[in-house]
Amino acid sequence: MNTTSPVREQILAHAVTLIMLRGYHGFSYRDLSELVGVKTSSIHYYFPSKDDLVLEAVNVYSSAALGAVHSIDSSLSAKEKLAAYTVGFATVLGEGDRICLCGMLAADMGSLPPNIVQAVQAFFRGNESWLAKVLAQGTKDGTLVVNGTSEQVAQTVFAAYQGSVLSSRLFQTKTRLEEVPAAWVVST
Amino acid sequence: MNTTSPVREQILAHAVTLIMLRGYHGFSYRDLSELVGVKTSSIHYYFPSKDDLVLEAVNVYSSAALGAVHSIDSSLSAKEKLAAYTVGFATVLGEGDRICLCGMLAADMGSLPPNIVQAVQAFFRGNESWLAKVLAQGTKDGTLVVNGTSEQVAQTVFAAYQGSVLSSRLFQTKTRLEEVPAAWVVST
DNA sequence: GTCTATATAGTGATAGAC
DNA sequence: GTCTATCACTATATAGAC
Repeated sequence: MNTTSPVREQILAHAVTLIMLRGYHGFSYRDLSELVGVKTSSIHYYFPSKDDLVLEAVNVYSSAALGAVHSIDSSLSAKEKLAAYTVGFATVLGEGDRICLCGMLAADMGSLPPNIVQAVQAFFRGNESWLAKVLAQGTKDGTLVVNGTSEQVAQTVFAAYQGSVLSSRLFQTKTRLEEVPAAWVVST
Repeated sequence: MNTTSPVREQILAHAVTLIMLRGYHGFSYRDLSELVGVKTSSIHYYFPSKDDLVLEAVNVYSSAALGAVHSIDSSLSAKEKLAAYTVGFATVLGEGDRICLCGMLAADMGSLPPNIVQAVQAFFRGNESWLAKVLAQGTKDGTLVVNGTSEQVAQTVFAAYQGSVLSSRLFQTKTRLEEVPAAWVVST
């Protein structure tokens, strides 16, 4: 059985949130210590180095987020899928003070070891390949305006989501994120 | 005469670069001290607090970047303006290890005082209002595909640029950034 | 597993001599 | 203006008792 320590899970959950709020350098073992209620040395017991912790946080976040994306009903129209994807992306904003953990770590890339960078890249690619399929579907049935290959445009669309979650937090409004799909959906 | 100290200018120039590389928490007065060749206490003479320094860095960067944008020949077509804008944005990538200073600080927002946040917001708005005019021009002459108001789509386009410069660095390729305008330019 | 205690290094910032 | 010297604090990390 894969019984995981509840303390370890608490540490990870708070680490995920703190990275989304303030990034790699913006939180410390002390912050986690106060949130979880154990000493910093206990956190080192579960995660010997900060990079170990952050890598695990990326894996937890990435599995959950990509899992949610892939659980979007495949029978939906391309337009409906994008709407569902947008709702999912809006969830990461939380109370309006968070951004995507992998977008944040992409910004912190200059301070990260290669294995974490690779995990962040995998998250980007996972989103882009799902979006590419949706764009191809929408191109086929004429409900989306896609200039270029679906793979290329999927990269731009995902970048628009990442940038929009950033500016939604910056301006304290969800509308910027919600307006993203409209840029590719054929007006009715 | 507004004669500025050359040491002060060196500090600022290196601060701008370091923020683009590693963000607000990712550089220190010691880093600047070694780069400029003065002691950290001398840096405090010019910039009493780190926030003073970062605010000035935003102003320097913002003036230069928005100045470059507004110096794009207004007689160009919308498509040509977007191409010139893309070239300008590609410049911030440097050797492929930098992202937009204001995009970086937007990610670091959770650690920044309100006056810096406002300066970053102003940079976003300045870019978006210029893009909105270009999109309106392209809508008028039919060379761009713009679904929605030019102001709304301009926010998505700017977000796509911010996200694409992030992923261009993440994957070490400029193509992601270069593909951004194609998503809105009418294929010929 | 969790703790106390500690090591080692880095941080922004200030006082005061020159 | 630039320096030396130093402060108070925080950071990640480790050793070893319980």
